[in-house]
Amino acid sequence: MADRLAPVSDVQPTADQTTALDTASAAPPSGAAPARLLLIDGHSMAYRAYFALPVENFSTSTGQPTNAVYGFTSMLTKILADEQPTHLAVAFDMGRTTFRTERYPEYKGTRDETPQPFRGQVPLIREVLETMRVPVIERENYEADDVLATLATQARAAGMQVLVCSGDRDAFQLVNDDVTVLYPIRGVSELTRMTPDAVRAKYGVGPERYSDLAALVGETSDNLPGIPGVGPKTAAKWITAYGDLDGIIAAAPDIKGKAGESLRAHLDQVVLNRELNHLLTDLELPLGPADLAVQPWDREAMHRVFDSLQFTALRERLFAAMPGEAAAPVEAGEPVDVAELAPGGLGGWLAARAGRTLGIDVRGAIRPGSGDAWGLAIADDGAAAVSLDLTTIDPRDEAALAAWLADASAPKAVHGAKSAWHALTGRGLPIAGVVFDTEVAAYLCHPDQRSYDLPSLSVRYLHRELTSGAPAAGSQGALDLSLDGSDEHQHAAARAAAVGELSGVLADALADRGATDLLARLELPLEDVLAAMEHRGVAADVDYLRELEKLFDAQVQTAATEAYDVIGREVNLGSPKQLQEVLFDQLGMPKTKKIKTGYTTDAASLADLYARTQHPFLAHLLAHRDAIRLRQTVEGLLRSVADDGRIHTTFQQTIAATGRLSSTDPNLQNIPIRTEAGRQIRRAFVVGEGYETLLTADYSQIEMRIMAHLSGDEGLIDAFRSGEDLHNYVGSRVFSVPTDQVTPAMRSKIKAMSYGLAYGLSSFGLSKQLSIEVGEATRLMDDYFSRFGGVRAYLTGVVDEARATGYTATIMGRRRYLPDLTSDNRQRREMAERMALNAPIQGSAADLIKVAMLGVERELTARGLRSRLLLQVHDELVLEVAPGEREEVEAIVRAQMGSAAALDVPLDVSVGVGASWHEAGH
DNA sequence: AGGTCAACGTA
DNA sequence: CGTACGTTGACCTT
Repeated sequence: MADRLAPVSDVQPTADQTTALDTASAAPPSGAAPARLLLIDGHSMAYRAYFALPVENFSTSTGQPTNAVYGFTSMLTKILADEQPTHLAVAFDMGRTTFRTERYPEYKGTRDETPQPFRGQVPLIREVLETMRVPVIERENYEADDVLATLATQARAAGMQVLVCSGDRDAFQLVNDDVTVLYPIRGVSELTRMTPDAVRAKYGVGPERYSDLAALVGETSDNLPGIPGVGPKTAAKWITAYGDLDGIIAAAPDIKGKAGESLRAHLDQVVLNRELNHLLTDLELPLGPADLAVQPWDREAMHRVFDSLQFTALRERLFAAMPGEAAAPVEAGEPVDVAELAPGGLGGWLAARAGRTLGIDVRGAIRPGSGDAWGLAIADDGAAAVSLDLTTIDPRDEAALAAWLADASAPKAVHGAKSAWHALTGRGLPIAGVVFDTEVAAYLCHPDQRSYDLPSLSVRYLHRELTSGAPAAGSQGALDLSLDGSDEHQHAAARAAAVGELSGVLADALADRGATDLLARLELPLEDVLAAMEHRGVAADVDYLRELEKLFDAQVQTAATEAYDVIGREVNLGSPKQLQEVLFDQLGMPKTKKIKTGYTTDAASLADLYARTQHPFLAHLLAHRDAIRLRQTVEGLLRSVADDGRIHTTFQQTIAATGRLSSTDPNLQNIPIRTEAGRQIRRAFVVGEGYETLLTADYSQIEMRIMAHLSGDEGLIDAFRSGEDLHNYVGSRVFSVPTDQVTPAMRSKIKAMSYGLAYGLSSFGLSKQLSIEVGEATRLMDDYFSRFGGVRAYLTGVVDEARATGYTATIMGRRRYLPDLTSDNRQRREMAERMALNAPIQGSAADLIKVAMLGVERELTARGLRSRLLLQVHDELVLEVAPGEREEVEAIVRAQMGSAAALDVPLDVSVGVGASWHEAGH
């Protein structure tokens, strides 16, 4: 079945969605169903959530507790979905003192201080509400319940149906035919509807008498004592008998028995209770019920907030429950007309769109070196699209497609161009002319996110759901087996259209951030370089790797046996839990640093324990750790060797928030080098057949040089210009001795501090690392800064500026936004400050080597050399050099790396060559 | 099956 | 109480 194409679609959903939203946000027309107002006691519900959900299960990776935010938002989501309110507001208490505490200082006096982890979450809840455009109402001196009571009363008078969600039973007095209280039974997920009947069933009196009953019985949580010996039963009986509290008071002298006596003894308290538990319904408020219509959400802000809270599933649920959204057709969001082309018609279709940027979507396998593409959709900016099955494509169409794809002057927008490159190259369809990559563009806009998948970007920037078909080639290893069926084509076309449309929106966002060139001139061309590097792979010596595996395996066995002998039993040495048992219970060793699951057994602590106890078990355990990790690394590499005898890593371009690349599958950026045994592994990376040697080139002290440049510190700049050893030079200034009298101990201290500065190292941290007193570390840092004052000024300046602008920027203008710089939470704020210190330095270094890679690739191509880039390890490039090209390649690499940017300090590059990575290293 | 943690490798 | 990553096995939950 050739060229089966999807049918024409005429879905026009955008207008529908807008309509739905507008309807929801306006007051309902008269004669329609009555407006439904939802009023939430923010504080009491959040507080309930806080205690209902274990905080240890609800925190972000930065340590911010989120259990109250999660519970509150989850509760809100559920109510929105269940009740579909047309109007909505949340009330908060303001401070602890109110007119009630003035009247009765003991009011709520038994309550503990609100826990800090809870208080820190209230601003986050307000942030969530703000992005949802939910009015937050509060009034000094009054409680949230008074606000709710006032609004409920006003709303009822205006003919609205009212839901009051509160964890405070006092709200029951508001219940009537138009006002229902949603009261949490257990935690925050189960709410019971308190209607007049429900109140009567539970308390034996109607809601209008609930306050009387509560006054008699008391309310422990408010610290309002009731009448001793009088429970809800007796209270209800009296209310039924005497009508209301006034009736009871009037009849008090005649009430018999112990309860009667007790009542008479506590009349004052009862009257006070009644006065305090009465909710005010006549507060003056800035907003009335009519002002509380549900508003369209600030979706982009919500995504930002939910990203930072790391609520992925909850976000989906919340969007699904969005008011008005439910009315929109589910299939909405794919305004694409998929053209039915006659066989051979693609060339005409493309020609009719010559010069226009077309969005494309590639389906296929993206394994570097062995990719394949089997589906391709192309969409224009008018949402006309074609979707092609590449496995059955008409030869004329295939030729037209190949020509268009390879035409560098035919502009294309792609989501994940490097992945598309692998898939298409595998099918013999090289791609050129990519002028926009929505994935990379989104990354440049918000580099702190973990993924930039197309459906999320669609929701976020196009405000449109992208119904999921099979994933595009952008998702690693995705296999699409259901090529048949027009749905597949429709989805593919919708993705292509979304890519095209997103490229416009994101281009604007990039321009706002001054990052247009960063994408067009750096990241986009780099994708081709990276794709080629991944495609080439690096040759591996498999036989040698197998030998290493055997060697390390033998070491693992030996170490394990010896360890078992010492303790007289076999345990799983890889289990921290079992190790803790052996070390601290069986062997009774001193406790190490505390971690979540007990006490750490990390290498530093074990080494420390060994120094103190000399226990042989520790030595064997450490040897086992080393050997097992080396074996693991070798085994991982062996598994990664492809059929061509080479290892093809994937360089991720949109992961590291600083702008660095990362390497996965396998990670070739963390191959051991520090220990001799580890370095053996580098011997397995060898020059491939047909090539003469490997060449490595690395920047020396790139981050310190960038710090020198950015800070403009004359001392540090002179240090680099002098050509002397950096740490000796700095050490001589800090310790006031001649350069040749800087001892190795002094030098290593200086080295640690210099590097630490770029990470926001504290004197405490420095003292830890150097095993010196904090005072000495502080003095060391003071001495350093007294000689290199420009560095200190720069470091404080960079944080100040980031706080003011909201972001840091690298030499190439790459931004990282750090909203936590103004956080109330000290831990988060200080973390953000360290990120702000480091991001410009690490990020500028990343910029430089990317520029250098483009230059190297360009020169090698321009000169027709066969030598080629293989790997990048942050400040190092690894190349495979063709016979006879070594000198020229070295010159190119030195020149391109050295001139990647014009800094106030030279960019030194050291180069090594050899048959393996180990030998080429230095 | 899927997610998180501790541990540890790199720059 | 030092930044940026990725991978692994153990452990726990679904």
